Amino acid sequence: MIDNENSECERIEAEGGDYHKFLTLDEEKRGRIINASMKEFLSGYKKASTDNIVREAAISKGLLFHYFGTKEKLYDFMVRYAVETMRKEYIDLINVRQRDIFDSIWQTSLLKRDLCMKFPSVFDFLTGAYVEADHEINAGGALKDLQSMHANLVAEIFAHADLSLFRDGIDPKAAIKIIGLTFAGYANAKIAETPSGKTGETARENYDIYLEELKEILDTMRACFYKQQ
Amino acid sequence: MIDNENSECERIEAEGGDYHKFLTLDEEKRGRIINASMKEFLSGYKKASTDNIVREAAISKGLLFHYFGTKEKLYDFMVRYAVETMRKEYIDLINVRQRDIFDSIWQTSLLKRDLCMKFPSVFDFLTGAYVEADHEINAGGALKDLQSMHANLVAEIFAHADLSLFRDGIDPKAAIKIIGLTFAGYANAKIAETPSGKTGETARENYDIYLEELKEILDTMRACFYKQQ
DNA sequence: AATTAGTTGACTAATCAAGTCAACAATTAT
DNA sequence: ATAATTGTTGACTTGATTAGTCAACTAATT
Repeated sequence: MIDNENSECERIEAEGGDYHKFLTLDEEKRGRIINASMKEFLSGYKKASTDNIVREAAISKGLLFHYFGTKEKLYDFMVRYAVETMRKEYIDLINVRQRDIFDSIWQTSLLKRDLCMKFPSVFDFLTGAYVEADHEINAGGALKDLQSMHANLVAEIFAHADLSLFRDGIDPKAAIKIIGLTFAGYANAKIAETPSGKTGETARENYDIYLEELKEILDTMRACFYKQQ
Repeated sequence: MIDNENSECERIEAEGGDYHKFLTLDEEKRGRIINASMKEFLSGYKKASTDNIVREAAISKGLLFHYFGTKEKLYDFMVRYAVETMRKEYIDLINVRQRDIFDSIWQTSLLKRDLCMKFPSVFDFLTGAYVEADHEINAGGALKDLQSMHANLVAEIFAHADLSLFRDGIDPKAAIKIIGLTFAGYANAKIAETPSGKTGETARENYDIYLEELKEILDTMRACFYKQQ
């Protein structure tokens, strides 16, 4: 736990920013600030208001600037933190050595749920950070790192996938495209649908309903795409 | 053409707002203002800035307020106009009496493309307008009307779909769910991907590349879900 | 009791918001 | 050609909001 915390600090504080004060905060408060910030930064750096962030996080204005100094550093931290969290709690945990790609998808969905329980806005925040062009914070290239990690992940999953499981009539490549589309779309749509404020028990229940629906879809697709034996 | 214009005015101006000055504008300028407004209102009524709108539309501040009076009326108009446009140029044009639901999807995709060429932000603007809760403009219930029209449309398409085309092993209802997910996800993702500024020839070409990709997916799915003969 | 660390929110100076208006430009009517 | 009307501008006003500060308060530590 302590070790974990330290390595996280090192990665995020690598160049310039000193986020030590913030990182040694108790988890609950830290989480509140992270969630509030990511939620507010969803529609761009410029449009985000630090007043909204402190209101949502239920802390004082001074404290936010005590931790981060400037709005830019706050955003920089959020990018780094989101990328680092994605890596540690999502990408690194995925077992790419699976023959059935539906198993891979199911697994990633579970991890996605767990991550969204902690930080409801990570995914949207990061996709927002990609498209943003009106500011020049590059957060030490963290976004590009994540992008290549993700590309690598997808490639590995597909490399390990057993294509002989597919029906003889259909092109596995085309099928995989469809499968990817369906689940990416589904996961995003449904996860975005849940009110991002909640992190309690009700949110968990909501996600689990979605996951059951997802499992159904998964089974149907298996029946459609795989040859029956 | 004149008749068309008039009926449009009637529907939109129904209660209160006088948008005559704006509606009798030449199409090019009107389109610029509509696109700029919808784009700016994407991330909410409050966060939208009239200064950004006039800059994007390349008109003066005074002119915008000459046409619409207030920001609220501008937003009200945009909601009404977007809904009316969706009805006239999308929902009403869809032929629901088709037996192959892939044909229905293909058809809606073509219409969607045409609509997005004219108003790149209609779909996103309207979905944004749904979730917005921080203002109380209901635009004469136009949004609810659209919602029910859309629900009705989907229901009719599914009612006319020939379920006997599906493979014997799989549940048509579950399959339709997947099909809907895939295409809704695909269309939105890809259409959103195109830079919404462009409305020229390049944008058209981009869309058509997507449509070809879509056609491939469509054929693959037909092969997967329908029984072969 | 004294020192330190954590936390507050009223405050500032600058910017940005919606909305106005006197003045200019382009049409149309006389 | 002139007058009257309509279309259009952008500098301006007033008030809200912005990022960021700081003296003062509380809680923990020495």
